[in-house]
Amino acid sequence: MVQIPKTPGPSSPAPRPVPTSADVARLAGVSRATVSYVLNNTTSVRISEPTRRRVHEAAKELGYVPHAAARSLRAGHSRLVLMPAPDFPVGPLYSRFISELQWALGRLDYTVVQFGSVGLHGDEAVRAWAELRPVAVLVPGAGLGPQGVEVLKGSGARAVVTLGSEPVDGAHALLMDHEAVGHCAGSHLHDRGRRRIGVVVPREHGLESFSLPRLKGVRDALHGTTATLTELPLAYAEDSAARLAASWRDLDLDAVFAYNDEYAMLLMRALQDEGVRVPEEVAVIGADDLMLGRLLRPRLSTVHIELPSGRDLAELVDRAVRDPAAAPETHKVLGATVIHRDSS
Amino acid sequence: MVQIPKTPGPSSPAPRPVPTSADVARLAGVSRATVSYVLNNTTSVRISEPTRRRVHEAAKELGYVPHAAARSLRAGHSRLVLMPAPDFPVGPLYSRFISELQWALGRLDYTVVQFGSVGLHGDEAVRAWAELRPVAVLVPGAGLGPQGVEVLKGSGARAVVTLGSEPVDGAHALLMDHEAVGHCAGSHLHDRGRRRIGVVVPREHGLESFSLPRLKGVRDALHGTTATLTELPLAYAEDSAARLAASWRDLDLDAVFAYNDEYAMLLMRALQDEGVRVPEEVAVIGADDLMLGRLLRPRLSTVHIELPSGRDLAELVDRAVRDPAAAPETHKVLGATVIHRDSS
DNA sequence: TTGAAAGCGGTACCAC
DNA sequence: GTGGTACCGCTTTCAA
Repeated sequence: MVQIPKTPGPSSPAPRPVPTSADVARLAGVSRATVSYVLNNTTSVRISEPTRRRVHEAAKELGYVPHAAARSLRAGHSRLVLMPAPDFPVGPLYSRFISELQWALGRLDYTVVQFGSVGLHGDEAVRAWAELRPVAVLVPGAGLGPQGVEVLKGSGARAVVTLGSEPVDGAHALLMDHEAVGHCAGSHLHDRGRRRIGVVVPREHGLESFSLPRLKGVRDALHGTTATLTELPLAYAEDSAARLAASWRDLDLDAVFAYNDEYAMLLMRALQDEGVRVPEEVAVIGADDLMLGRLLRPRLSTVHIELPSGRDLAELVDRAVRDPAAAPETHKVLGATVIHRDSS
Repeated sequence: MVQIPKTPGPSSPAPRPVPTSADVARLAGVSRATVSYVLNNTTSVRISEPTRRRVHEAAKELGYVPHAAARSLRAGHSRLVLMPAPDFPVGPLYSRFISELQWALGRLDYTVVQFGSVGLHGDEAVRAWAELRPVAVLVPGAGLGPQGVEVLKGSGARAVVTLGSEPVDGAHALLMDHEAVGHCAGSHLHDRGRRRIGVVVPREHGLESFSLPRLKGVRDALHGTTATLTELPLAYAEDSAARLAASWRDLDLDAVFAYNDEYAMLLMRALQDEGVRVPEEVAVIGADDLMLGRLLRPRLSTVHIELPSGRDLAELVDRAVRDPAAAPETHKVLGATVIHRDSS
């Protein structure tokens, strides 16, 4: 910790200027071109060993770090892969996926950056991304229309990949088929003889792009049957769950799909506290197959979700970048399978 | 981008070149300077209304988006705040914190970016960050030494803030006092008459910078008492917990601090399955005060953690950026308080 | 009110 | 083997 005699008013020790390749060149007694050759190990040009050393020493002495912006400006492209940072609490599933993806893209020599577009909406956000001239953009959820894709491509993005419920014109799509999740759950409950089915819809903002398709999936699964579907808005808080549980008998439901395992845990606890027996009186099923479901009693039935591997997605991105003209691929990912445990 | 007649391979629609301000100028029939003035609403210069319109129309027609790199290159600085993307599964606490921070920094007109440095280590990672010439860098956990701070500052970063257990020379520090968390838990257990205390240490990688200080905190709390401390390595998986529970009677412990609520839930379930009664035979306390702890039976005692508000941290960053010469601030954040429920 | 031109930091072509 | 230099896209004096 440097002990700076803090004078009033900010600013005294003129922040030393950041060293440039010109500084390195000067110190090494060579030209900027030579510096560039040496530091980039350019193979198409031979530089004598003594010169190399001098350059390296000068660079180290000055603490020289190249300027990425200048470099990519000159190069006319970057290897930047951009994804908006999620602004809602992401589950362990998603964070693992992101990590894996970053790792895989890193291996392919891309630089992955999560851009915090909190507060920006739609077009604004898209423009902000485009300003960074990413070579590829990965967009989870909705929030990107065909015109957004156009803006990105128009600004040099060679690949736009959406991870969402439905494809967007012009973009590659990883279809996370959340409807299938709901469909699985709905069918499962119906198969087990349940006919008055509730579906939890989180009140939390940002989850709509998951919860609505899941809801629709249940609706579809029940379509043409005698079963009824009741939407159950629920905030992720004990009091909200308690209120819902208190009115449970009136609702007259014999099963509930709880959006995911966390909401299921919340609701199940409230129901049990209310004396409602699971699964006898009401079957409960969650989704995401989180650890906590296995730890509950009764063990929580759930819909297991198979996310695409980060490696696969990284390869899709790479393929798309190498051949931007290729037709957008649309992959159905996210295999949904019911894991039947004790709560349903 | 020049249209290279690329032989076979897919690729036909030569990717149209990205429009520049020069293109806009040409189309609008004005100079690049004028384009810049208009699009940036430069106040120090008057541009006639008709000209403004022509420029705006041309920009829209071409789908012009300015080039952030070129802009900040010219400007000599950016408003980029960089933080490494966590490469371990983050809890809800941390994700909320990040979101809030991004929002707050966004309000102050910074651009927040999480940089995926997965795979890069120490100096490499620091250099990669420095290449982006961020105006500020926020580094959680360890993994940044004084020399790293020097590299960042030497490359123009006006503020380096660490969020960790201990301060780093030259950087502002938000001291997340995880030792205090352990200390709280340890004291609490001791106060309640427990003397043979186990401490869960997650086997998962990336958690050391939290788990080790927490462990040390317990050790300190117990120092000078007659109580014993036993480290309990535990992976976040049922079988690992089952093994630990199976050997429980041999361990002869009457209390355990389970690192956090999730590990506590895992362990508590395994213990209960093994017939070990909580809290009669063994008191259990977690940390982080997650929702799930309130939903368990017995309700889980926990250490509540008060993270700094995103707004406060954003203001610290802003202050530091405006006055880089000021002495690094060191803040103890993260108030730890025991929430006594039924498991201890 | 507008335009010409310098220059931010690197890279890569061409000449010596 | 090395150096000179044009240029990437944008902002900002300075002149006109």
